[in-house]
Amino acid sequence: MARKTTKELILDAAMQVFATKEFHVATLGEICEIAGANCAAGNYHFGSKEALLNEAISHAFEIADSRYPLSGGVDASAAPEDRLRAFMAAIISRSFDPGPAGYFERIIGHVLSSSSGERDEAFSKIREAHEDVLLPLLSEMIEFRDEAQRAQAGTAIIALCVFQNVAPGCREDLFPDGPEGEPLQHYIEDRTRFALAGLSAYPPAKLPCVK
Amino acid sequence: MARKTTKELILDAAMQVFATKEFHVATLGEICEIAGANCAAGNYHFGSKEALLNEAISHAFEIADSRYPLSGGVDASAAPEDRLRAFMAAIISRSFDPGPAGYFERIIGHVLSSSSGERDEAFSKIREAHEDVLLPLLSEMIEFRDEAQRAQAGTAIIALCVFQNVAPGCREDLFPDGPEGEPLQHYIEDRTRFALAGLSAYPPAKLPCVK
DNA sequence: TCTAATTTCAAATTCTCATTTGAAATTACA
DNA sequence: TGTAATTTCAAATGAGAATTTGAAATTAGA
Repeated sequence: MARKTTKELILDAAMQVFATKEFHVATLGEICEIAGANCAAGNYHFGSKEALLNEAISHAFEIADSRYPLSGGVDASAAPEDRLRAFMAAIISRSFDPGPAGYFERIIGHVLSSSSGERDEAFSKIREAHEDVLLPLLSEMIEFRDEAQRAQAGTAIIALCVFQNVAPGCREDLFPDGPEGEPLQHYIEDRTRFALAGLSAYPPAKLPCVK
Repeated sequence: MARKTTKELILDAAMQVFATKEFHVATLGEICEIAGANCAAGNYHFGSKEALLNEAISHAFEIADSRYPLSGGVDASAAPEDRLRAFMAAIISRSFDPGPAGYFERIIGHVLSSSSGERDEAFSKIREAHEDVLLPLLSEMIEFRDEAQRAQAGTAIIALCVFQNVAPGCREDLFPDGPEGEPLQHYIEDRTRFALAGLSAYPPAKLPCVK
């Protein structure tokens, strides 16, 4: 593997910094310093800090999605419960991955929380996952009163998966001894069971295959 | 009621603005403009932007807590399920109150998400609610494997109550037609049922009164 | 009413960045 | 190797805000 270009080094550093800090707190200076580059290099290669963030989001998404696809390796014909479990496990696993595969969810956490409607492009990726994957899945499991109720159930699932990204202050509470290995597996297990049990509070869908 | 002082007007405006925008996006200029005061007035009365935020948090807390106490008016001797329901209903009701009683949760939402360890004072209030109210309540209901598992269950409950404050982008999804009246009541009902059902995934506590 | 303290105000002042600039260095490639 | 394009760099430049300043206005108390 050839030595990384300055542009790549800056993108890596940007993902790392934007995963840690809110947009206005992160500085190009810090990013370029980590990348070992001159502070003008960020703008030279990406045009602006804003554009750099967008690139960082896109790149981080590719890494996260290939390492932890939302299907979780579970077949589309599997039971909806199993697919939901895999979906949640993928998002949670991403969130606690200390390496580049963890950047996307954490960057999005910061972006989500300071969003004021713009940055639609960045959201399209999660909106897609939400509307194309999660909501239909929920419909398979539950007979919702209306669209609003389904959307609310959807945000409940998402909240259970990503709260620590969006409220980073609670990360330490979750894993006093660090989120490696077994504790994380326990956590994923508990969260998905919690979510599935929570969903059982809604009336189950009349399954077409029931005789 | 006497005409409000400039200091009070600025504090009101600060709560309002900090409830809407992240700290670094909010400006003293905007706050003072809303307050109808000179832009130097903020620093004159509060010392710094940072100090103003702290005052705003404290004041917003008083308003929210007196309007929607976390007991929800439910007696401490009531069943833990009922107390938990009231606790959640209080936090959710605060979060969607469009007036001053809604400022606290929304300000905290922004602060939580950009926290990097400091602002401990601001957190003491919620940490108190979390550690003194919620966690013991959970212990009454559930036999947890260990402290970590209880803490994780606690954050699940909190996540279900405050996610929209910490990820304001999802507010619109929750209530396509606005969060007034009946839709909000339905929502609170659904969320608390979801939470209680979710908790049922943990082993129930051996109640001392069971014979 | 007079005086001292408090409060307001507009105009600096400072600080922190993002962004630009232009020259120097490096690279690509013919 | 020579030339043009690309990339790096240090040093401006500029913008946006917080904070400070000092004079003017107001208020409170004797």
